[in-house]
This record gives sequence, C-alpha cells and structure tokens, in this order.
Amino acid sequence: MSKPAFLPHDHNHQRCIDAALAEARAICQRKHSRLTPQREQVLRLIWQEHRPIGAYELLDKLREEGLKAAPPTVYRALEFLQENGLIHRIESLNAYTGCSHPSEPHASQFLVCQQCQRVAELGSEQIAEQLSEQARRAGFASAHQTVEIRGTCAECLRHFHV
Amino acid sequence: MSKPAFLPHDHNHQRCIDAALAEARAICQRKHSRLTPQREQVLRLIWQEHRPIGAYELLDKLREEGLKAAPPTVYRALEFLQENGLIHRIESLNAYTGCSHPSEPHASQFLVCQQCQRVAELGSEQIAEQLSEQARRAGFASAHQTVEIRGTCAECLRHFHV
DNA sequence: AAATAATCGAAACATTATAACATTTCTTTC
DNA sequence: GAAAGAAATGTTATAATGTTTCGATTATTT
Ligand SMILES: [Zn+2]
Ligand SMILES: [Zn+2]
Ligand SMILES: [Zn+2]
Ligand SMILES: [Zn+2]
Repeated sequence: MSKPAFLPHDHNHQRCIDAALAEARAICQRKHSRLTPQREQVLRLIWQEHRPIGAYELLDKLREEGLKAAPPTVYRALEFLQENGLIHRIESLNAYTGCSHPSEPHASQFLVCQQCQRVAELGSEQIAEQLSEQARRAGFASAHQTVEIRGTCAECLRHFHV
Repeated sequence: MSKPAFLPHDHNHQRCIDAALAEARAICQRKHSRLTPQREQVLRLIWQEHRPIGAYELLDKLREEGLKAAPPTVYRALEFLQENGLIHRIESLNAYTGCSHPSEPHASQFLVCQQCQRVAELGSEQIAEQLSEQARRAGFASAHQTVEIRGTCAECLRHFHV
C-alpha cells in the first residue's frame, strides 16, 4: 500500500474513473464475466465520486441517463459488481463504493469521512491478519471481515478544524 | 479480556440475562438514566439469546408480551440502550445484541457465527489502537470503529466440520 | 399545585432490499 | 442458420428496516 488513502479533493478524478473502468473491463474479460453495458454504467456511476452511493440514488441516476430501471436493475448490477470484486458495500452506510484495487483479492478496511462523506480503502494485510489471529484465539474461524472507521479525513481536518 | 468469547451452547444463560439486567440497572442508576420498564423489557428481550435480534423481531416479541407497540417504541428503546452503552448494533446484520461489558466505555470487535448466528464481543484495545494508528498514518482522525468478523465459532466448527 | 421536561402512543411515511414471473438477449450446439 | 439452453433484463408487487410528526401522558422540578 503505497498510494495515499484519500486523494486531494481537487485531483483529476476523471483518471480515477477511466482507470477503474479499464481495469474492470480487463478483469471481467480475463474471468469471462460479462460486464454488460448496464453493469458498466452502474460501475461508472458508482465511480462518479469517492463518496459511497446508495442503491436508490443510483437508480435515480440511471433514470436520469434515460434507462428504464427498477430496483432489481440496480441490485442485480450491484450483486454482479460485488461478486467480481469491483465494488464494496459499506455496511454502516448502506451504500456502495468502487474498489481501489480490484485485481487481486484482498482484505479491506474503510475510512469513512463524516465531513465530506468520502471513503478510502486501507488494504492492510497486517490488520486483517491480526483480526483473524485474535479471532482464532477465541477458536473462531474468520471468513469475512467488515472494518469501517468513521472519522475525519486529513483534508477536512485542515479545512474545518474539527 | 479473560472471559471466553463464546460461552458453551448449553451454559446457564439465565445467569447472563440476570447479570446483564442487574448491571444495566446499576449503570442507569449511577448515570441518572431512566431505565423504564419498557426499556428494560426490550433489553431483556435482546438478552434472550446471544444471537442479535432485529428491531421488528423485537417488536413482535413485545406484542406477544402484551405491549401495544409500534416501530418507534422499539427504536426509541434501542436508541436509549445504545446511548447508554447497554447494547450494540451489528451493522452487517441490521440487528442488536447486548453489550458484554457495559460498565466502561470500550472499543468492540464482533465475531459473528454464520452457523449458529451467535455473536461474541472481543474487547481488544490492541486492535482498536492499531486501527486508529493505521488510520492516523493516512491523516485520518478516527471517531468510531465498526469491526465485525463473520465466520464459524469453535463449537460450530466441532459440530458441523465446516 | 403549576410548570417543565421526558416519555410514550399512534399514524403516516421514507428508505432499503427481495420475490416472483415474464420477456429478451446471448451462447452453444446441431 | 435454426433450435435449444443459459444468462440477463423487464415488470410488478411486496418485504424489511427505519424516521417523522404530533398529541397525550407521565415524571420531575420549582
Ligand atoms: Zn478520484
Ligand atoms: Zn473528508
Ligand atoms: Zn448466555
Ligand atoms: Zn456458532
């Protein structure tokens, strides 16, 4: 993990979007997963911001873009994208965010800024390992970890002096 | 943390209930928080099992016990109990579970068994510290942590060979 | 007792997610 | 290319979870 967790608020975000979509297409091609136009559209909408987006907010955006969509449309796309490791669900927000490094399976921890609502992904194997280890000491076999840290990002700390 | 995370399936659970209610009463008395009969009833229902319980499941149980309850009845009680540190919300389940050591504020990590649905609370300050520290390295100021580990508890590992 | 604050009752409403089944599109096989 | 099978999508309805509002009641303080 060399990349900074949160990019500056004014970074060139179009690059994030383009890179995420390109990587998604490559991954799906490799896996023979069908990243259909609708699914790609949903992924693109999710990547519009680093702020997680809810299913119904996505639904609205799909409709704004002219698609005749109903809730299942969105939830099916979300399911596909999750199964293929392209997005994560943020449990504490009931919302979805693009995965920052979808190419390899990984444990994730999320930093959720209360001020700007952005989310960044830590990919600390160390944390994941320690969690698994502590669980193991209780005789517990870990299958999946949900780690979400709510707080204030560096930029918001500077701007709002919270 | 000396107590085992998961108690045996066949432990004397009435003791858990009684102890939890007694501790809750003591805490609320000390804090001048009003643990009304309704709130205590909800807490007792939550402690009926080590399995987290959803708001509407609670609502049903309240009605079974003769209370004329509506959703706000439950959610208000849950809010009170959470504010007073007597219960935790398990985000990945949309459900609530009794706090195992409500007397002092503490970070919590939850082990959630996929087989028996029980939840145990780790209270590892070490994990909490490491998470805060890793976040801090990203310039992020932690305010609250959600840590939920899904997997299989020791007893279920033995019984079901998963 | 009166004033104030906290709690509760009740109805409506809002948000998030899934079930069920029909239709279309894509892929494979012949 | 046509037929069969599989995957994806459309459509409607409904389930599950959570909130707002406002008035009535109860508890606490003065
Ligand atoms: Zn970006
Ligand atoms: Zn921020
Ligand atoms: Zn018990
Ligand atoms: Zn278990």
